[in-house]
Amino acid sequence: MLLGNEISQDQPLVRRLNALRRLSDAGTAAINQVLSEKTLKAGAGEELVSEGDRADRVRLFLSGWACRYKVLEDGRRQIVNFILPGETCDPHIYLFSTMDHSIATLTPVIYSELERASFERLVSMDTSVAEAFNCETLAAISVQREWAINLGRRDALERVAHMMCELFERLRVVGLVDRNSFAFPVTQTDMADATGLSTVHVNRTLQELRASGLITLKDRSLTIHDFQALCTTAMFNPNYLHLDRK
Amino acid sequence: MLLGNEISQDQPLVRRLNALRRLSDAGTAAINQVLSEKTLKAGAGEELVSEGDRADRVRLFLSGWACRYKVLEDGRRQIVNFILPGETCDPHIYLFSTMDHSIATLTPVIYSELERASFERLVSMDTSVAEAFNCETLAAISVQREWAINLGRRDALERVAHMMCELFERLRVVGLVDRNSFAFPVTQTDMADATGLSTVHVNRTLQELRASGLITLKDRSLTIHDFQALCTTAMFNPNYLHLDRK
DNA sequence: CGGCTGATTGATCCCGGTCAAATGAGGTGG
DNA sequence: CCACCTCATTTGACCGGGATCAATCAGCCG
Repeated sequence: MLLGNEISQDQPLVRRLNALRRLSDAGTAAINQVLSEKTLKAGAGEELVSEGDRADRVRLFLSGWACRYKVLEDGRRQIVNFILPGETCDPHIYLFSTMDHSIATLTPVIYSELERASFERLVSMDTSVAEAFNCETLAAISVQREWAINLGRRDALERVAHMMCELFERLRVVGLVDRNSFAFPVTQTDMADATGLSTVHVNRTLQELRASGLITLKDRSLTIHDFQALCTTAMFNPNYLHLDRK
Repeated sequence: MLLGNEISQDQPLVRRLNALRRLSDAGTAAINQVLSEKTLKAGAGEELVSEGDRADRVRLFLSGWACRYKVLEDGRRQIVNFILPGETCDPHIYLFSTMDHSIATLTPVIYSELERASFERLVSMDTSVAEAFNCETLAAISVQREWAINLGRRDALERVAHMMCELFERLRVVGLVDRNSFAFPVTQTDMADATGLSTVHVNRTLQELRASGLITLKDRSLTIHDFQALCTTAMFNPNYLHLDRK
């Protein structure tokens, strides 16, 4: 993790924004400058943002995993998305008054917080930066739509497989996939809350995926043995991630 | 529907943007000016945008209903959102290359299309307009997240009730609710595709809602007899719509 | 009148939930 | 080093919400 104030092309935030929309050199420098000023750390299992909190900061995630979720009055919980290194939480969120969901870490994380003035200063410095953050927001909607399809119209096996394919691609673009394996710090309870299933059924679905030789999941590390085959069973098409910058 | 070039505060787009973020008089005038230039019409059941189309225009919906949806290879369809009068489709979408989902009308619609240059000219004229459209985008993510909860963690009765509560609020803000009734041009097949249920089960769920006296749905018109009670059964909290401008 | 789309009903089935218990893997303190 | 606790995974038995299949019915239109 590079956090000095020299220019880095290899840091996940820059990698991701570059995949969404090409950053200029000046834009890259501006982002690295901002990140070099201050970063924050949090441990695993901490609630960084709670529903009802004031919505006043944009957060840039540099390492570790987090998730967004909501809980219903009776305790049912739905994870609505994961937050991976290089991803930005809610550009322009300060235009709203309060947060309508919560954010919690799954692992220790390093991130940066920008208040309205800092964020607006950053995006006003370079058009490509402003455009890249707008793309981040558009991509977030697009991912959220795909999750609706996953939850509404795919069965358990397809859902779990789809989630894995998506995480694979999102991690790959920031360089966190090693061949066909990546760190996967998600408990079966978390997977259940992300896919709208019960933990018991997630467990059985994982066994099915293992039995068919598609994946190995052990010691918080996920290996996808045949990505094409997994995409087929999931009916996964990566277009909606908009990470190709055609 | 007022579409002359005088300033109207009462047209749905202005009403909605004002609810998301207060528009200045200059901003209101700029929007009315743009709308006065050209509007388009389409009939019911037309596909306005198809997955794979070039993403080059921002669309402002002025009247009628449409929906966004995706279909899986084997024909399963999921409606990921409805589009109501006053709602804007994808500010800044031209930053992407292609559409990852389709948009079809449910009724005849009137809308306006802005290419990149026109849209950027509009938002550069007035800060409040730029901010309001950014709020529209943020609200779209927020709604999409709530749909994930609906699909993942609510049962059939709650899902259908929740959808009705949401549409009630979204229509109310643009003045399309008359007391406790509104036009509801959604077939049971559409409702099924929006809630991730089968048409048969939607039909039975509607009967349950009718039997409990919560709603009347007849001749494409929905009446909510006890909105509070419907909110309770749906566990509906309107915060996520961000239409209050506190 | 026939054809079409949408709403309704009945019968049956199954995917995935629920409940309950067992197993395993750290982590900690005596 | 072991007893104990907690948290995650796994397994088995049973149940039920909602899907599927297949008619029927109702309104509308050419």
